[in-house]
Amino acid sequence: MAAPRSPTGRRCSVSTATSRPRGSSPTASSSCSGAGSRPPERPATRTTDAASPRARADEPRRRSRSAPRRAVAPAPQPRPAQPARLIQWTAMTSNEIRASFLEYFQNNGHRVVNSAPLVPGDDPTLLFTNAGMNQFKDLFLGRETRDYTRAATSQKVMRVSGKHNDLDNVGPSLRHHTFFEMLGNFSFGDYFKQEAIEFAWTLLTEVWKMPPDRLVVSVFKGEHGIPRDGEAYDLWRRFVPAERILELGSDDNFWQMGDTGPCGRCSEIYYVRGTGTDPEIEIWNNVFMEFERSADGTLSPLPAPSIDTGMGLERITAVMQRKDSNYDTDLFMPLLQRVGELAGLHYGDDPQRDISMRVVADHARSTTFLIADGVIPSNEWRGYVLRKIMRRAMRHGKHLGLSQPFLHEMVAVLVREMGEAYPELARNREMIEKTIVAEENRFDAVLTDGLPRLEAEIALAVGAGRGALAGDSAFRLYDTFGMPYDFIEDTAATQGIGVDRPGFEQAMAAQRDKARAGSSFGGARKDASFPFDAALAGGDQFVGYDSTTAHGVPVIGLWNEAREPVAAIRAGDTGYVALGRSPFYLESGGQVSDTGAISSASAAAAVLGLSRTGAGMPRAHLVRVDTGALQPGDIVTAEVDVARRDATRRNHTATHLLHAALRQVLGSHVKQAGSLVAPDRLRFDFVHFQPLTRDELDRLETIVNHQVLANTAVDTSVRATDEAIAAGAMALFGEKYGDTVRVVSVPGVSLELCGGTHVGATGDIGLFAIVAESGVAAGVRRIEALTGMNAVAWAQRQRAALHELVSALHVNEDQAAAAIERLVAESKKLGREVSQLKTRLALAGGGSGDTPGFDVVEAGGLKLARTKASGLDKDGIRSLADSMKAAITSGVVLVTNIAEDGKVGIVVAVTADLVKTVPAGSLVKQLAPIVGGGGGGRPDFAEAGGKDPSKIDELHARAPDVLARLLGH
RNA sequence: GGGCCUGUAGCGCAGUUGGGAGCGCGCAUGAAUGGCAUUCAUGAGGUCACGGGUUCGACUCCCGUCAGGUCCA
Repeated sequence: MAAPRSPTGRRCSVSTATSRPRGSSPTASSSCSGAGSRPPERPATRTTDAASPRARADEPRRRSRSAPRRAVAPAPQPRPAQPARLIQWTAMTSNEIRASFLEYFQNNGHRVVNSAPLVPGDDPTLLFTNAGMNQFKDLFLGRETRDYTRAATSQKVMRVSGKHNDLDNVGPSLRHHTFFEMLGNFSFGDYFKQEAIEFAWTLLTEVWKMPPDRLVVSVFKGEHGIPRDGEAYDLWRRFVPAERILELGSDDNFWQMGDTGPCGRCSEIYYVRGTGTDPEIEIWNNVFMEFERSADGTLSPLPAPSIDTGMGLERITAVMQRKDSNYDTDLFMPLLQRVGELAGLHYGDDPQRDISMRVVADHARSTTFLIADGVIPSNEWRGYVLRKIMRRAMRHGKHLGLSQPFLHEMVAVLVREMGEAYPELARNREMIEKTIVAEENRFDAVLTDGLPRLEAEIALAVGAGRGALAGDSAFRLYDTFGMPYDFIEDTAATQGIGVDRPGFEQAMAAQRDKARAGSSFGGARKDASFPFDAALAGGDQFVGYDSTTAHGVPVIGLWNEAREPVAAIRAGDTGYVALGRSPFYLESGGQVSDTGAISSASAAAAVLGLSRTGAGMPRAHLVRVDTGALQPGDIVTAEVDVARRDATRRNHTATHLLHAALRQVLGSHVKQAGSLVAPDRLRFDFVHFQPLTRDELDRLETIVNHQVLANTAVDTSVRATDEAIAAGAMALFGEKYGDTVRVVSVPGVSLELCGGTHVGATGDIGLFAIVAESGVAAGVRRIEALTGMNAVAWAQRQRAALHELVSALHVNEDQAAAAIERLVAESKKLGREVSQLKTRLALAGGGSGDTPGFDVVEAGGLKLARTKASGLDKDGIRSLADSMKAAITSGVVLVTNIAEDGKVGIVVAVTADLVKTVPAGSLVKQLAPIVGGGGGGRPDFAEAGGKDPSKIDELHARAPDVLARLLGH
């Protein structure tokens, strides 16, 4: 993609600087612009490189990678002259650079498009937006058209996964970030190489006044059968002398979106600062998209060649502000200062602490922007990546001595510094801060919970005399209990031992393989996509806001169930239909699709649902044809199921009222996190950090019903997006809005950007009832509610249930709960009494004929007390046995019981003085088989069970012999 | 999506070959006491997350579900 690549391969070793020729960069100690790697036989006096870039372009790859630093020796300049000229270009602030970039391209006919959210709404395979062109993908592919062909953006971008994963570099590195802003200009079949190169050069040298002789460019040298980009070379030659045009291979100067699809050669621009850790630095990549690669690898020209460029704001700001490190720019210094304040430190004083401060600064940006786009820290997918970033920041905060929650303090700085360019920060500030605090506390809890386990493991290792904590122990603490590795290591170090890192890594690799194997393409992708059809690229017209029926509508496309184009769908078949106009709502913003019917003079079909086909393409109606056949060109009537639609409208407007009520009752951190608007119910997920109380739910219900009674007319209008948001309209997370949006308002109550269908006035909603509140994920709650007749039916069901209850209890409604409590308490008490009485009866030998007290016989010289009981529960048998034990003072007790279910229970108890001679368990094990069971227990008390009550007499009869034999008699 | 851990009294937790469900704090009642986190006695409070299974018997073993934690993707 058009990203400035991290030129890690271009680092120069300081030691080579000694052979630096005169006339090259004057900063000796760390310069990489010297010709240190130049073969010694090259004439050292040449100030422009002896080998022309073109000649070197044929050298092996490794050589050409290092080419920039050799080719970029600036024109010979007496030492004093350089600073003087550098002063000419002004040091703009980052905000000015961003604004100036967009303004420049706007003045050159580009539409300035807002940054897409970091969460790609329409690409579930992409974790986060990772390039400026993401939101334009369909335009490049020709699958979508918009009312502009030139665009410029400052795009929020994350690099934390996949092949661009900078997470671990952040901190030690001076130029890696997890979050950054990508400035880019784009042409969709409009201008091509010539203009792109002119724009880039003019912006850099004339608008921003960068010294031209510090700029070096590269073009594609020709490789793998793809010809050299001579055109770009010639275009650059108009501005740049040949010795500062490099020709590089496909790793640097060929770009492709994937294995197939649009691709093209590209051209990079480098700035030579000659000092610092990155003496020369790639600042801008211009991709010339002109080929399409097919599956067999061949390239064919694209009908409309396009431009995609990318320039990292952090890097260009560092260059413009003449800093060696991105972190020294005004994008990061305010954050670093704030961390310093909180920790009582100063950035730059201590290299080790500087690393931690950079981590906190960088991660605070990612965290804030991700949460502002609707990501909530959690244990899976996007939320997990966010949590990882946050916890890494927190660990580094600890290294800086910050023991209290601190990360949320960074939000204020970002709102202040970047709030103008990204209004979503200020809009969601409270929610962001609360989310961060919640996560900081949670992480504390995890560490506190795990610490005892960790200490136990360490003590074990120390006790065993090992010098290190075993890798698998450490991994278990990490994997299962969330102990960060460095935390484990630090804690172990306090006890003077280390951690077996290789063992840890090995366990980690095993776990990774397992996860990967498990998740590999489980069900493939079942829902095939619709084939792109240029003839349908105009899309269709949605007329469903104004009516639910459309007459005289042409059929413009047909597909079968497998989504392949067909010439007709016949009676009995199911397939998809595209119409020129449609009143059918296609699922969006949580609202489900309509159902209904399509009919023509000769055919009738039921519409079962709708599917999206592609950006700019018409909706597909899933139909089952009942009579006749549908064919292209048929003129049909499309009719939405009105009752279903009306029920859905009630729920949708009620959802907006609920959203507004939630913010009123709980606070403005409440933010929609998901929504389902169906005809039979509504479900609303939102950011909130604790369960709602009964009282809160009641208040919500009351407020919404008040709004219903007010019967306010619902207003919908189409407005400019910026204006609507400025007016305070609630925008959704992760939604990509166009320049204009539909705004739905209940005046004075609710204002939301929404494409859904709504009632005419709030009174149409009827009764509103909340039926459930639950948790979805940490920090997200869910409310389910009903409206209209669904709510009435629900209320009636509730009343019926209550009615059954009170009629069974023979009390008034308001006494029902008390009555039940009383009954439960009474039944418990009675149960207890009954069981006690049964035991006493059994012991006293009275009452029911089966419980004749107990007799005592002698067996093997010991007293054996026996009794047969019935109907006792476990506790009863036990206390009976205890009583008997007490009665005989020394001896063995045998109790049998026939339970209510007919099973036999046996208890053998032995007085304390005999437990050594007669283990109760041994005796019961021998007796139980007589009644068809088994058993066991402790020496003083054993239990067994059996199935055959008819053998109880036999058991009692044989017991003395068994006991005697056990005693060896 | 794939692992691992956890779910026991209002709260925090223990419960090892499957055989009487416990501890601390809190709560109630009674008594003693001039302090520092008073002391003593008595008591109430449990569908051992839920549902199946194995077993004479399951908090304990097996399977599934749900919830929370955590790691990997």
